[in-house]
Amino acid sequence: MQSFTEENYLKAIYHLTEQPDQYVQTNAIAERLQTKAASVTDMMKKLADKGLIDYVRYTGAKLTETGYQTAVGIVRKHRLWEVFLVETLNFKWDEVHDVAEELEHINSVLLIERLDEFLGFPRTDPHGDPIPDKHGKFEKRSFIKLSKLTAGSSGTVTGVSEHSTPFLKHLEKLGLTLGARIEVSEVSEFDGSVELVLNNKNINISRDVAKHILINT
Amino acid sequence: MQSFTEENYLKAIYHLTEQPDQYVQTNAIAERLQTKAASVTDMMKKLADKGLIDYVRYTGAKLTETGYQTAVGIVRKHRLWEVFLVETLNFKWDEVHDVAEELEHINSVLLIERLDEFLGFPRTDPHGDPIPDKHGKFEKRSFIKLSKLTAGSSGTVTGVSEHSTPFLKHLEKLGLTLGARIEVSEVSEFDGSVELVLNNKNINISRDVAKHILINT
DNA sequence: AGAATTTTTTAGATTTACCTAAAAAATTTA
DNA sequence: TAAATTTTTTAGGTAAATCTAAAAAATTCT
Repeated sequence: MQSFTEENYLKAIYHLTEQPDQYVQTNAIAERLQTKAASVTDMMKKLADKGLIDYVRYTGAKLTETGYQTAVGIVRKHRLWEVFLVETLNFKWDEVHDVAEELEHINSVLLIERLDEFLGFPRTDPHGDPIPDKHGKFEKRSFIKLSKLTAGSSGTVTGVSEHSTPFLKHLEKLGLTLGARIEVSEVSEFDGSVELVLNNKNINISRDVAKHILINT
Repeated sequence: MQSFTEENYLKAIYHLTEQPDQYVQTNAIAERLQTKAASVTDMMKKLADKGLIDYVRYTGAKLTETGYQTAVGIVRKHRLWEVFLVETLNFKWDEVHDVAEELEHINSVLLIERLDEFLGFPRTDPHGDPIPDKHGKFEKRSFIKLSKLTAGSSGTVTGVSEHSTPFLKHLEKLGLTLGARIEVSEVSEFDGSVELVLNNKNINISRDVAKHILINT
């Protein structure tokens, strides 16, 4: 059993891992957790001692199999709670993140299995992220960032890579919610902003917004 | 905003308070929280500084209005979560306590209001305890401990004052669940054990068990 | 390759919530 | 009421998670 803090570090490493054998850097973890590099170093030693990460000085940290399973377990809990909040308690998709950050640390296997069952074993959360099953298994979605699409290409919004309230409220206002069909009409050479067609209307979004919208083509 | 630990101290004082103006003793708090008196003294100073309790050295602690509201808020959350676990996720009444102890510290007004609404504004939890409304108001139930009943008196089981799994499983096995009609046939002069009639059957329970069963006559 | 920069670690403090042991106050007993 | 007992507090210390400042290693630049 780990403390909330340890769990948050494991989750941070999990989310920062982009390649299978990558060592995540101390600074990257520090930035994600809004803490200082020195604090991260301390925790890396602790997690390494517990066998949850491989840690190499001046290189970074990588989850061990145990650490990975722990991290995925937390992600599973987070996403199931998000589904619960939206589906059962009528939260909006921009209201769930902070509460789920707390709920994900509740420790009860029975609770999560029953919740999963109650929700009908959902495969994705309100932001389109896949939910690991009880064995930690789940398929990676295939998607492309909207910012990578070129003029003329089209697709469906299947996810977002930023879960903050302001960002999601912005998308909501534009009508860019999960399942929306879009077609890119133009990408600005100047600032990378994207013009697209949604429900027969033209809308314009900044590159920063486009980067966090995940598209299924 | 308080830490989990501070919240647990406030809740302990709340539960240990039997009379309106009573100062709860340091040792009593220590025993309830499975900690040492010295640790309690430290925390009493801290809570007093925060204006959550009145603390008098060598006398004890009493919740201030703010402290009381905080404590009742936690009790409300605890009991609503217990209802959720039993009603929605099909937990048994002996399985909910520990999980609810964790869930009660989740901080979200919206969450609790929506949960309350989803559950249909329940008035009591699975152990018969009343659930405070969002303003912290609730009626005290009137009940008498089964151990205080005399031979010949009868009533209905309306609550329990002990929430541990072994105790509740024991009651379950005997059929002494909420709503059960009982009649006391004999109280032992020797050890205070109670013989009673439940569903036309005679059962015998120890005084220790009887003390934790709450009866409505 | 050597200098400059960035990243990371170490050293030493701080805060929170604990602890033990001893002292002090309150209560009970004789 | 004085002695014995119980309760509570104080003093001093520990572990977890954090911090700042300075040192060390790695990387980038010229």
